[in-house]
Amino acid sequence: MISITFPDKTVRQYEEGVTALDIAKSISEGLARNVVSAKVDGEVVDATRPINRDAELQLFTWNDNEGKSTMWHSSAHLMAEAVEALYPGAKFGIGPDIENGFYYDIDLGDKVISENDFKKIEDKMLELARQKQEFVRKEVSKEDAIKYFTEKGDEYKLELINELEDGEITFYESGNFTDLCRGPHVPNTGGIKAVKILSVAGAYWRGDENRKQLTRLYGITFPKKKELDEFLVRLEEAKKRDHRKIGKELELFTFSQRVGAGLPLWLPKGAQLRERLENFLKKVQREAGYEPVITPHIGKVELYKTSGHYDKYGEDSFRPISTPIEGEEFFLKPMNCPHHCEIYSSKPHSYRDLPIRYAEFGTVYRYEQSGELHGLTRVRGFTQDDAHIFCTPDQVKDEFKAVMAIVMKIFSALDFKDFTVQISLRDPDDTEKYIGTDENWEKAERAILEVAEETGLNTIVEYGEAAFYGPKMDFMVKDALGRKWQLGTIQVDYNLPERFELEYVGADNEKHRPVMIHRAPFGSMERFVAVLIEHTEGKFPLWLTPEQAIILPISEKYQKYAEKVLKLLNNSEIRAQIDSRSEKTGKKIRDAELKRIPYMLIVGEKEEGQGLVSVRRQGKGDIGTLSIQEFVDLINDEVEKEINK
RNA sequence: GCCAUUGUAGCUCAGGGGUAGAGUACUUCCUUGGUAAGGAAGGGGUCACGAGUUCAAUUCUCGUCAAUGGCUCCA
Repeated sequence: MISITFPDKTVRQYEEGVTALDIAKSISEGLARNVVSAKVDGEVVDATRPINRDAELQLFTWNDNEGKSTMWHSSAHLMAEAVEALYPGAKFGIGPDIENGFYYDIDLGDKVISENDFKKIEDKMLELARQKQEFVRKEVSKEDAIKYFTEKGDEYKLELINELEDGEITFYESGNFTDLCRGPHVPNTGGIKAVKILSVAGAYWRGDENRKQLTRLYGITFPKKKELDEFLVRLEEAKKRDHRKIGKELELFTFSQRVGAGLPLWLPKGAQLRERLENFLKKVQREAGYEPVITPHIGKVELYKTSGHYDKYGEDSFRPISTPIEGEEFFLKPMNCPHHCEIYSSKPHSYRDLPIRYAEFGTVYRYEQSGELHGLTRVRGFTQDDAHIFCTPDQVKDEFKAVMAIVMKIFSALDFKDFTVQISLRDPDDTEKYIGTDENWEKAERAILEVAEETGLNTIVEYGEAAFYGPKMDFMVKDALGRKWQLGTIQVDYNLPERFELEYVGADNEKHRPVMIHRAPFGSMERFVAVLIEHTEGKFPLWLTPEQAIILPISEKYQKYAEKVLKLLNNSEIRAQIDSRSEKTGKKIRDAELKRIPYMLIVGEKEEGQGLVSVRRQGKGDIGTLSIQEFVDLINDEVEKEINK
């Protein structure tokens, strides 16, 4: 007999060789039906694997993340089996489970799978699933494994096998499909009741763009049809928050084929929104001791040779701009730092001057690959809310802390709660590849970690992710569809001060190198606005939104009064307009709701007589009748609260 | 850049070898109304762009530009 310890610490005795599935059965038939895999002493394994010693056991069902993972991984095998049946001769790469479903990379030879083929693959999968094919695990010698896939002619699996040690190779068989796989898998395919192939894409074998591109099929499965339907509804809901869709609806920005891909055109309302964001940050920065500077959009090639950016940008970027002078070339600036370095070196500095903080909303141009462009989140021309702080090594910590305070103030004013903070440090085993002294690196890394600790933020520390020129901290958020984007960034830089030979005179009357901190709380205006749109569904905070209120006269008879109200609101710097169309109130309200205008002011006979407005809040409905001054106060209070949160 | 898909009215989309349609938006008229769509009439399209096949191309083929989902990349 062996002792099995459950998560609640109860212990039960079982025969040696018992499986997790048997154990589930001993608890209840229902549980046994739902068990997909189990964790035995910390390792997730098949529910059908015999347990031969005392162990801690946790059973997983579809409701556990591990259970979903098992189910989707098994579904990937099922999809491969279906594809193999429909496309004989297909070769298979890897097929893991992912956050929402699974994929399989397949070499179809000269065949092509397109969206029209999804249905028949789904049908085949369901047909195979209904056969309740059991997943059978087999330990295989390396020799036999190589033999099997050599006969099958699958060079991808052979490549994977060659990297494995003899004795650790396992195959899983389900129906007619045998795959190299570590497992675990569900007991059989019977639990897969609903199947959806989500998309098809090209994916380079092993992520290497010099190797063959395979066909990657994405899919997802569920134990109930209802859950699939709910998933698809959620997906549709998420698509409604897409900033590209809302940006068009609310007339914030557009693109033009003639202007070029990845070059956004900001429409009046979008420009207004962006300008308001900029002004907010400018005010915060002014208070924090930043000095605005302005630099040109181009710079001589020599500038970028000095900064070292030339090597990285030379080939794969916008071509240099030539002039009538032989050999003279300019680059569109891909970043602002070199220009700011030149501002710093325009005069000598004493340690008493530091820190110096130069801020600029600097527009930069980078030739991103055409396939990578994406709405406002990945563009070729964008504006960074850039600033460069020049300070002594001892000031790095305080400066870093002050920058973080700015980022937090912005996130708070915009109600951004869902973000992750990543601290990127040196690879401790390979300090050679970094520039700057060990002493300064240690000082800066310690400063960042301490600041993160003091601010109580949840952070992820990644070793080896630092830039070669210094450690950094990035603020990441997810968009509506769960894709991750980097917004704010704070980077310590020992490289550029070196390359530009920046100096200050210390208290010792000797020359010293300053440390440079690059920072952009928004990251870029484009990406930030995109993420803001998706987080708010276009319902921007009152202080930010282009139109705060719309006046809706009940009929044309009250147009005069509406204009009077508008004037009073404008005098109080409230952004409002009048809907003068000869439409019914219901229609005007509907249109204003869809345009996400926060306040609707209905005016008719009743209001005109007493100098009132009837107020409706977007998404909430009627909130009663107020005097104009009361409404102004309401708006001002709300704005005040939002900004000083 | 690569793989797949797509491009028809301002927007959302239908159609299809014989030069185009709906809803909505817009204009005008009727209606003058009380918290999510009142009614009628009208204007609006080089069917992304270029070439080829054809008696005839918006429709088929190829190329270009652009978009969408991924891969690679992201200083």
